[in-house]
Amino acid sequence: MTALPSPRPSRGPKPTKVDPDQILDAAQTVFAESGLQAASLRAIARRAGCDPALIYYHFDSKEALFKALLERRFPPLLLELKRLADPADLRPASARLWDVLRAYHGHLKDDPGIRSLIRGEIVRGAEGLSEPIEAQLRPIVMAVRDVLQQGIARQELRPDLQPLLATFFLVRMQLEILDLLPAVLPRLMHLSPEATVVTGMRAWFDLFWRGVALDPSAPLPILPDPAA
Amino acid sequence: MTALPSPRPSRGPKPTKVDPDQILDAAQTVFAESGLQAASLRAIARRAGCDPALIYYHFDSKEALFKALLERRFPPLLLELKRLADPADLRPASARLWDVLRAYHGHLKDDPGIRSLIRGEIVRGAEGLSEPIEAQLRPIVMAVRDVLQQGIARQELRPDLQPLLATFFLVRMQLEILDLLPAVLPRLMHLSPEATVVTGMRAWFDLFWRGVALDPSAPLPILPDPAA
DNA sequence: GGTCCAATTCAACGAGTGTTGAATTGTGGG
DNA sequence: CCCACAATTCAACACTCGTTGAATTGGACC
Repeated sequence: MTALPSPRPSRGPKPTKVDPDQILDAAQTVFAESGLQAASLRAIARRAGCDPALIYYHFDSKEALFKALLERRFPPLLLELKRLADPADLRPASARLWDVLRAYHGHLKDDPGIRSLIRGEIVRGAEGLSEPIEAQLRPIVMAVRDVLQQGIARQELRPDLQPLLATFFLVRMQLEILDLLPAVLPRLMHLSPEATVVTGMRAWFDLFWRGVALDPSAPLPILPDPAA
Repeated sequence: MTALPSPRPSRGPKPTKVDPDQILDAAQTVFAESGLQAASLRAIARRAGCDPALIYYHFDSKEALFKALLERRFPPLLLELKRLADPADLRPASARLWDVLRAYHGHLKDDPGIRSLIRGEIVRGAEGLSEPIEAQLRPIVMAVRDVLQQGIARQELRPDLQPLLATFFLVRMQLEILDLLPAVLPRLMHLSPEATVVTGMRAWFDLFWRGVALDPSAPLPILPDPAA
């Protein structure tokens, strides 16, 4: 590539070459690397191969771009969780909860950007950008809570369990297993980063199940590979 | 004096009025509000009542300021945890683990800045600032792990427990109980933000204990108020 | 009173930020 | 062929950031 340091004299060559979806892909990657606050529109544009101003042609602002990112990712997860929370599902609670964890894992495992956003931004309580995240997250939490409540009603889970708190514990830890565990644990244990997530998920579900089950020795599902 | 809109003619009035500790205090507050990346030295200087350049007189850079902050906060916590991990302590494992949680709580509850730093920065694996955090955090993790290992050896905890993973779960969740729970739960449950942390800690320890104990029905300690 | 020194401030640099308005391009229809 | 229009770029604005070098202050010591 004998690309001279030419100051790009060409001015508008490409006809409809970069569509909004490509911008969203680029934004996802950059948000993942830098976090929401530190991610710059210029970096996103660079990754998408376009000018920063083009982002403003397709999206109103940085916040709108972020919101569009959320709205692309969460509805499919919510749909699957609502399916898993169907009261007609009469399988053992342990199997249903394991499916919940697997669904969560399946939808977020390839998207460190969204995870980084949830983790980093949901906490800054009073700031602006956390609100859309909470709106997307709330129905997800409620679906998981439904599974737990049904488990209590069917006398499979401890009657003194607080479903919302248990939901919080279950879901929140899965996020950390996906992100923190592979970054921290290989340095402490003799474990490949790839095996970390699977090992962590199984250990966590085992602990969680014994913590919530009415009969802790109740049969656990075989815990198929989360990726399957 | 016909004081025109003069651009601050006074030049160096205060003699030794702001010492490094005051700057650290201010930095702690600002880091807490904005996170590490977004916190600006100008905001820290404003809070400390001095010029931004003064920070560079006492500290080499923003990173050095942050590192000094860590070195002021973590050693006391580590000292207490090492005391709790003394093998001569023969109390029940449940009581010892609850004390671990309370120590963690006591040292971090008034310092959202440090928590924000741990949460936000430890993840960005290869970046610069996470390294000093990890160095400070590692011995803390090891102390908690020792308590768990002793519990296994005394046949109070499940022999198949992986102490490092359990340590990760126990400690990591406590951080989330301090930060996320008060921000999220009051909107979902009828619970005052103040009661959220205490309720969450007890629910979490109850779940965790049943998850790790060899005999889940083993007597739990009375779980005195975490603040006491 | 003069001198030295630590503490502090001022003013600026260069780089990066989100955002905007005007200009430029390619394409399809009349 | 030309015109309308959507897509894209350019260039700039006003701002904030971390950092630095030179200037200024106040007190201690002689």
